[in-house]
Amino acid sequence: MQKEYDPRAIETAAQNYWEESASFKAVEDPSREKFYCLSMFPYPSGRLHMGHVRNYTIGDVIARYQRMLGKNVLQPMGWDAFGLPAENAAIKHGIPPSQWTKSNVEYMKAQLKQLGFGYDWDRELATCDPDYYKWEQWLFTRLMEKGIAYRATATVNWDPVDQTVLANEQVIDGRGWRSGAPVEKREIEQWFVRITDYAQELLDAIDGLDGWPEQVRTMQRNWIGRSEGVYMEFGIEGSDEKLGIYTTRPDTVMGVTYVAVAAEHPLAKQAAKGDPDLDAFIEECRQGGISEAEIETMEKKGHALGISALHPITGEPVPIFAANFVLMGYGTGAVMAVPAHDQRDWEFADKYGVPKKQVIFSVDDSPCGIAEAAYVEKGLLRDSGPFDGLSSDLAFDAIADWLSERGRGQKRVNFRLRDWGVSRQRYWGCPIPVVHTGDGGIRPETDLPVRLPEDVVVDGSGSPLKKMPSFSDLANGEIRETDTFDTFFESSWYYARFCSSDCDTAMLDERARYWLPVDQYVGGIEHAVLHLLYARYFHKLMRDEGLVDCDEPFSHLLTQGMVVAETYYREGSDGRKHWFNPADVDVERDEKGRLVRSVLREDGEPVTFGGIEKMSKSKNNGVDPQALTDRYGADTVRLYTMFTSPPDQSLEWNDEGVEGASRFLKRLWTLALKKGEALRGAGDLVDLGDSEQAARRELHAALKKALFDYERQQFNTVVSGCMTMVNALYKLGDSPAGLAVLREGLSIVLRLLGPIAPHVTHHLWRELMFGDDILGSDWPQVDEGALKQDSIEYVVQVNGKVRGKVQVPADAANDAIEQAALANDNVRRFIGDASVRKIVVVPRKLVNIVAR
RNA sequence: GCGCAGGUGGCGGAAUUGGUAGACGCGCUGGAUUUAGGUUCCAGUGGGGUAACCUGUGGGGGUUCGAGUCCCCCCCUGCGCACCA
Repeated sequence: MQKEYDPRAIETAAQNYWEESASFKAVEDPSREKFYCLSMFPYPSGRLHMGHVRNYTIGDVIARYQRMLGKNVLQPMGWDAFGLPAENAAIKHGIPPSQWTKSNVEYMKAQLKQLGFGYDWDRELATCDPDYYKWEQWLFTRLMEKGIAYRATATVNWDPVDQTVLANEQVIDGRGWRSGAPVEKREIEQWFVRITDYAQELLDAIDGLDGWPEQVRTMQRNWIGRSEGVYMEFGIEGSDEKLGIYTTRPDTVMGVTYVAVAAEHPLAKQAAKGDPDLDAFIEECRQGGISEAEIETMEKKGHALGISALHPITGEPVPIFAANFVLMGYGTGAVMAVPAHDQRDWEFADKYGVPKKQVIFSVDDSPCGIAEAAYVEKGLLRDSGPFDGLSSDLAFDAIADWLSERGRGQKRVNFRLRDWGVSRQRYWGCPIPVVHTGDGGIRPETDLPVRLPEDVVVDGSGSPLKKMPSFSDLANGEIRETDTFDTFFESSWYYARFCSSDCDTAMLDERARYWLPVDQYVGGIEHAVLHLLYARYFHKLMRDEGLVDCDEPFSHLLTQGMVVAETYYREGSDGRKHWFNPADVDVERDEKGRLVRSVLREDGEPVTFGGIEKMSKSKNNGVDPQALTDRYGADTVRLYTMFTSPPDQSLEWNDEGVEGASRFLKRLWTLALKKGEALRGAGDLVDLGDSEQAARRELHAALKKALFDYERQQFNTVVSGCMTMVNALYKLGDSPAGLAVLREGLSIVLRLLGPIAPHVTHHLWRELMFGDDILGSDWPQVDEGALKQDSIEYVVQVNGKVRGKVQVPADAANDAIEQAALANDNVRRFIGDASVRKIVVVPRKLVNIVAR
């Protein structure tokens, strides 16, 4: 009797084998085709969650697949170790962020190893290591010298009680998450890098990223947001100053009935001096956070300044409003408003009684209905003085030229993309390597790295660095910068450092030229713009330093979906929802399998289904991968996550589905070992009977599909193909021919499944004496001969509906196929008295008879 | 508010890209094995209908011999929005 499938034993053995054989150590070898496969490195939050497991399984499957194809594969892993949660943990538990982070790294690394991911651990890095961040500090000093890094004011969320800057995440309903105090906007000096200098290149290069999902390319294009418009200057009544604005619709300028400026605009501040109401309004605008989603969804409010702007063409005065939706930091801090032709302006004008002046009319004279809503289409100009009768497109040029000739404006290309603010007023990050000299100047630090002190007390009231003279106070009255970098700074170049992680003389060395670009990058769709755009930018900065010689960091991108699960709750007497973990809930179903009731196992009382949500602590619907791995083994967890959804869609967790994955591996185990002895004596693939030939045909058809699915990264159907093969192999008899097909089939299934369930396939490969190491085997190939068929079944449709099936010799001509279709009794019944108008034959598939 | 996705049985999903809708798995139903539970194995399973057949891919319209797939309008859900990572 053969052993039962015991994942624990075989998984440990396989992992030890890989470690002893250094199976995943990557060595540069210019004679071989390289493949750099990278999954987004984790933030060391404590334990792996299901999102990590999914991400890293997808990456590992791709890495192992490419290796099976014969490529020289690099797959490294590291830690995105700086960030806010470490400071929060420090406040909560009194542990220094470094200590908390390092112990999390240790635990999570053991978890990754237990899941059998084939990483080259020799290249491991953590962004909080001075050997790592030294080099981004160095690059930043280069950017300062080049003028790419600069200082400017920027708006932050300010908690007036805790006296600290808050991240958007820490602002809940306009209040600080700890203090509960209403958050205010505050302007402070920060470091920026000129990503806008690279906006055009970042935009143009998207066209070449054909290994990226179209969705992500579109999002990046829209984020960069190139527009062609006109910059123009309004006069200000009773002043020599000008008010600059940018518009993409200069054709509507004759319809401007007011101008809106940010509440913090100097004009607004000036006007508020004699106007307590306006002053109160400006104060009100200071309330609330800085996130665009918040600003764009809040009620649009404004307040007249009592002064007028002078129209750049007519010279007529229009009122200036301060408005809460215009932000000082973006563009000029002022916008022209055309209520008749912009919906937001229309609503604002309606609310504050500003007139709407229609200047664009439909080409065919159909009504534009500006009484109900703005008319935003292009059209013909009227009531537009010298521009009457022009189309919107012609008016664009005419108005731009008119303004340009008089020095009041000109055409301008504008980007929605803003320069990257990299300063953070936080402790657990990379120190910005800058010194404030005594005379108010600034110089880059020359002695790198600037080390972050790790023996600190974090209490939640601002950065501890500000309270550490030993860090900030230098000789000669100089003061060290206490802001740290945005953690996106570290994550923008780690992919490159993996190539040269032990290099202590430069940021990167020649090994980066061998491995880069990353051939396959895998990570969550939530990074579609920010991280992936910053990394593209950073790559170009490194290129311009001569550190890398390609233009883009990631040639192929796979964005995986979220892991979601059911939620259940009960409402307490105070109206608060109490969430229960789905593992503690029993569901009752009717005879058709429909869910009728769910109860808490503990007390048998009903709980309410709260929908399917992303796994999270707050909804208590997380599944701990550790518990699952302990129970089922890594292979089952990996197989389940690959099988249950395509990688780029969300994965809905289902405990019974895990059982199914485990059951399949047991079936494979049993199939392989039950006949293990007999298989060694299996004959060659000769003298196959009809059933063996049919089984082989099924096997190779499934293989063909699986190879196609591997190539397009649709791993869920690779797994179902393997299941289909195993089902077919179970039906084979014990004849020499049957055993021969079984042996062939097992060797195919094991290799196809190898990247997905590496431990059990490693074990069975050796057990069946196919070889010592499945990693070194050849990738399976389709035997086209096995797919040949003497006759083909055609579906016969009459007027598009299936009415019969006919067997036709594989080499039959269309005439013969048509005759066979027309001869079918049921087909004739449906044609009846109608006359056949047309017959469509789709080769090897279908006949459609059109009869009317 | 803006940008991007997605919507197919009770559930996850498949459909080689305009050609038999529902592969594979879960669940459910029936049966076999088992003292029993579990495991394992066999069969069935979109809905309606005894059947022939009818019907069915979020809703409505269109193109086509043929539409889940292409076009137009609408509804719903998710993700991102620059200081979460």
